[in-house]
Amino acid sequence: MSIRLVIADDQALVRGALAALLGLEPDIEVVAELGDGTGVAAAVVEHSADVAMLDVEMPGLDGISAAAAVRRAAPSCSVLMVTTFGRPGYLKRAMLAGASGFVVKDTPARQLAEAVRKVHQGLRVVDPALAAESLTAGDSPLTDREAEVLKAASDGGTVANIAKAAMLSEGTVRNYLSAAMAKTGGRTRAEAVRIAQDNGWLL
Amino acid sequence: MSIRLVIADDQALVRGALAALLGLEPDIEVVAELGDGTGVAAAVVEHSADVAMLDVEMPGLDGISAAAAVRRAAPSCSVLMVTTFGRPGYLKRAMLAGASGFVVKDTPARQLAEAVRKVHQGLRVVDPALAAESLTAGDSPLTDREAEVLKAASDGGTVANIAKAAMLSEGTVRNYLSAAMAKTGGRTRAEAVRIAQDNGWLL
DNA sequence: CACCGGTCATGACATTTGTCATCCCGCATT
DNA sequence: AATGCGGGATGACAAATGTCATGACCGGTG
Repeated sequence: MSIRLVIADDQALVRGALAALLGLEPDIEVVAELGDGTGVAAAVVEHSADVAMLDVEMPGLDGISAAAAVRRAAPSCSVLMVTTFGRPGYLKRAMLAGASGFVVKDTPARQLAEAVRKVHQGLRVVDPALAAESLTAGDSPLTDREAEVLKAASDGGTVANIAKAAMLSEGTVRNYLSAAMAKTGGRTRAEAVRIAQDNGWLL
Repeated sequence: MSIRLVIADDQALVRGALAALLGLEPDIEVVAELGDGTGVAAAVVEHSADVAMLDVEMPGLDGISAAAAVRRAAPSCSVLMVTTFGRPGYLKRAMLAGASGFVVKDTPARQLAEAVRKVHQGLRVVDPALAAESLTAGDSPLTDREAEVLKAASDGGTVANIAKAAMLSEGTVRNYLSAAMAKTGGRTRAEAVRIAQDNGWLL
């Protein structure tokens, strides 16, 4: 019996190519393709899928949240995360959300079908390079509010704007940004944002 | 006789899927796959390719420069740009560099092969939505140095660092950043960076 | 030639950031 | 009850940033 697969990726080209490629495998059947994360859990249930392949970066519901939703709605369905950027923080968060596998889009295409089969068998699949990086990188040092403020700062607004958006006093915002800069090692707010993003500490 | 195609994209997964997908077409033959832009022109010449499909964002040589290199080395080879982000500025720059087509990765997979055929016939293929956006967005208002300094600022360094990197005085850097902020409409340097990037004015 | 725009630079200035010390509160651990 | 930690806030101060006027040089263009 073939593996029933749901694919979610916001880039139609990638999604289509992936579906075509994996659909060629005799033991894999692509039962649904989604362009965002919102409908994934429902689609998994509707088609009684065995494996869900999710991109981390998606409009609507992000891949991590979507993974959690899938696990809640259909515990028998394994989740394989596929991502463009090898952000160490994503790996850990995806695992905590119940994902069984995590591969970057740099993976040779042939290994993909194999990864799908492995997670379906209940095995865990993790990109080795990324796993190593994840260990050295460690957890996010940021508290929830620090991450929140830093994320609010990520599109370049002023302290006043961030304060308004986060319902905080300007001084408090500066304190959080200062703390975030100290913890990330960045010298400016913008640098801190970049570092945190590269490590997958925001979202 | 089949169309000889060279594919360059930094994501192995995408590249492989694209190659597999297009290779299935009876009239298309994928003769080379590259992971960066540096070897594209050489590969085109070596395999006497008819069409080169290039990603804009690539390590090493970016897609725009690679397109120009291909046109120089092999004027008979058409270039089709494929990009993740629909940055209006990219479109214009790609066209100026000699590209015949420009599609985003949101394009339905089936239209891709058709796009390859069209550029091979000498036709131009442009994503309609992007073309419209490109018209309203207009050209980059930034001068070369302004863009250069803004780009140097894009990873969050201080004025002092940017000045050192660009071999300019700190005051000059501040002037350029100020001008860039005025032209982009951003209130802070970080916002100006974001706006310029979204419009494809950097690179 | 005179003019303009882009490049590079100074200096002065107002504003915004970043840093720090110091509070208060609530909550969990001990 | 005491301690520690995170959230939230204030105020003061130093450093960085953004703004503006001004001037010089150069290359193209009317």
